[in-house]
Parts: sequence; C-alpha cells; structure tokens
Amino acid sequence: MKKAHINLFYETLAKGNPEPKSELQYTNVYTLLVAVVLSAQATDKGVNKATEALFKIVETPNQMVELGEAKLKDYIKTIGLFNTKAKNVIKLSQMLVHEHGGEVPNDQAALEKLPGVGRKTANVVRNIYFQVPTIAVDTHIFRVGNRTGLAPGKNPLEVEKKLLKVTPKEWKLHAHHWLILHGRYICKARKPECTACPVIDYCAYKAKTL
DNA sequence: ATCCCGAGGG
DNA sequence: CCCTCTGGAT
Repeated sequence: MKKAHINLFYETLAKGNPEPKSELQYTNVYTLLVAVVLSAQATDKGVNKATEALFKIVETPNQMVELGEAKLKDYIKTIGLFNTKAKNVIKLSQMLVHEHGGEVPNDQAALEKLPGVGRKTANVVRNIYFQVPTIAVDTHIFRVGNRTGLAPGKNPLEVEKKLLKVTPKEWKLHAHHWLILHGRYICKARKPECTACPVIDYCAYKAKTL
C-alpha cells in the first residue's frame, strides 16, 4: 500500500472510532491476562459470557489458585479448548504468585514464559494495560494485513514486523484495535462487507470483488 | 504439521 | 453440514 494511502487508511479508521478499546471484559491487569488467554480461537462474546461470573469471585492469582482447576473448568467449559486453558490458567497463576509477587510483569519475555501465553497474548496485555505500542497479530489482523495489502506476510510475525514498519508513530498505540475491529465487523473472513467499507479506496482486495 | 474444542453463523 | 473465532505447545 502506498504511503499516502496508509495514512488515509488509519485516519479513516481512527475517525470512526477515536478511543478504541478491547471488547473483552476485565477488572484489572490480571483478569485482562486471563481473558486474553481464554480468547484464543474463541469469540470475545463467548469469553465475556463465561468470565462475567468468574471474575465476580476471582480477581487475583491467589484466588484463582484457591478456586482450583476443576471449578475453573465449570466456569469456562462453554469456551473452546477449555481443558488446556484451565490447566494453563492455574499454572500461570501459580507462577505469578511464586515468581512475580502476585503481579503481572510488563515484560515480553517474562510473559511468554507463562503457560498459554505466547507472543500475541503478551503483546495484547502490554498494549492494552501498559500502553506499549505493540501490534499483536491475531487471526483478524493477519487477514486484514494480507487482504488489504497494508502489511502482507506469510505468518503473523512477518505481518507484525511489517505493520510496525509501515504504521506512522501517531497511529501505533491504537493500530491493534482499529485493525481488529475492522476485521471483525467489516473485513470479515467469510463474507467481507466491501460495500460498507470506509477504506475501500486504499484496499488491494476491492479489485477482485468489484 | 497437528492437536486442543464449544458456540454461533451461514 | 462447514467455517470461524483476538493461539499456543508439541
């Protein structure tokens, strides 16, 4: 995508949503981390539905450890991959208690050592809570980056590097949310709504659909 | 490359 | 029925 168009692309998305925020529900940085871990290959709606009850009784790593894996599963069994996620959340909470004083570290490497936390999840937490201009590449952003021509790449890491390179400084902090919301509601996987798309003038995909 | 894995949409 | 959803670990 041309430089001038990249600016217009972000400017347009920003105008449509000046203060973008996560649609995941959370009460603090710990519950944010748990919510993001649970959101892997699941919709935020489904995660919110499960965590609404869970976060009323669990807001700290200690409380999660006390709850235990079996009861945690009862809360999240409506979410895909719940078995693995329950194990990871308990282990991750134990590690936070024993190795980080019960706090969530603002450190990419330390976060990625936690079970169930990879590059994407760590990037999301650092962006949302610690205001670091990371761009976490999930399924939506991977698709939008490739389809629009904004940041093509064979894998998420390639797309992330390209996004960090082409995204102007002023848009970096919120780029993650603008791109994800665009992918979720307009540039959808199955049936992209190009006729309702505000940035179609800058998109490489329109040539194939119109 | 493969497994994990429920809900919702088309 | 098939596809997709803010992936990560092996």
